[in-house]
Amino acid sequence: MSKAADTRMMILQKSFELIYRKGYQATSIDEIIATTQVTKGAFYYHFKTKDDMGLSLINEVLYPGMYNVMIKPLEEGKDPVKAIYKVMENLLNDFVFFNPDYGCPAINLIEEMSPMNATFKKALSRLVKQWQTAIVAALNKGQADNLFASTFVPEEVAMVVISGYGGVRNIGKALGKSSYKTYLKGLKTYLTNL
Amino acid sequence: MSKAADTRMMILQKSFELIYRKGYQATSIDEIIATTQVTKGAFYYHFKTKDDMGLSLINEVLYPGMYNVMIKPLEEGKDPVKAIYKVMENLLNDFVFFNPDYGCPAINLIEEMSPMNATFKKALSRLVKQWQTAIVAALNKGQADNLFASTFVPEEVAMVVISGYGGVRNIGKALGKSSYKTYLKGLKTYLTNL
DNA sequence: TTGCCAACATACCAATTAGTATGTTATGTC
DNA sequence: GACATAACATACTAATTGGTATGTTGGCAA
Repeated sequence: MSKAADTRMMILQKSFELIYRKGYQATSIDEIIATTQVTKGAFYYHFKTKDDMGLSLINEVLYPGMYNVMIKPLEEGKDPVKAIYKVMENLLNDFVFFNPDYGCPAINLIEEMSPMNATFKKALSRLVKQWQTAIVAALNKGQADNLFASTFVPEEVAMVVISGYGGVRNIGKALGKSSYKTYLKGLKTYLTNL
Repeated sequence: MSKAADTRMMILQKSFELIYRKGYQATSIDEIIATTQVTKGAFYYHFKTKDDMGLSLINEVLYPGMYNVMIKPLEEGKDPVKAIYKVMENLLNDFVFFNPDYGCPAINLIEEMSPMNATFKKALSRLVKQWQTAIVAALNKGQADNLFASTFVPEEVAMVVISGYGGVRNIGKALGKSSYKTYLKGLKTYLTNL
């Protein structure tokens, strides 16, 4: 990677950390250039505007990261119930950027930016749709193997699962990590009873 | 109500609308006084700071409103499954301040303000806990009547329900109202299978 | 070695922010 | 009807915001 590309990626990553903890609008360019030790001229050489940086961040940092953790394991896993639960457990336990106090980077951005900026909304809804599709596909596979009861509708189950994740990430901000544990138990019962 | 109290409440209500659509930090005092037609002097006569207004808003507007819709019906209802579903249906369909684009006022504030301000966090977590307690109580009542299976743990079910609500409110911002419908169907199946 | 341009650096700017200082006016009490 | 105070109104400020205009420098091709 060239030095310029390094600088650009470094700005994106540090911005990601800041925005994760403070929110997009509350994170100023001045703060970004202060923590990156990059001057304003350099910042605006790499990015046309703040929003240009934000979009790049979604597509080049957030999206690939989410894909590896949320989608890839579902495509590879055999038992969909186990795969879905495992993904959720990983999301709620293992990651540096998944502090209960600060929630989920993707959920945060959806919350804050979807109503404010149509371009952000589009980029973020693409992410949600991909996860949705991956979960539905996994469930369909399980249904073909006659793993589930007849009342079962994959799209509805997927929506309950996805919503549960987004919600517990939100509740966790108010009530702390114990919410995660309780939710995971409830999810397990839900999934195994399908 | 005295005229001064009227002014105060009017400021709180209009601020609530603005903050609901734009977020707390993105809503400026200047914008509030512009839409309320109240001068800056009047605003700062009624509220010490912006945060003072925000807290008052949570306790005097948000909290009573939520209580009536989210908690009261649960205390009064007979069948907990029906009561919980009905509350959720109301939350996702009926209200002016519940536009899919803008999400849920309470969830929005938890998302934005919990990590930023401990006082906000406390006021908001009180709200979540109350809902949680009301749902658990309703479920316990149903369990006493032998309505549910033995694997059933009220706290875990409550967490799945609450998280589902918060999450679908988030997803709805990205994917629109159709998410609500799908979620409600999934929730109904979940609840009736308990 | 020279010329050129990518990759930065510095110094600024107008607009907006929360908040304050210092007014004026309405209203209830005696 | 005087007077005190509650309830506002006006004009300001320092700090911060995203963005720009105008520099400088390092490395590579000719």
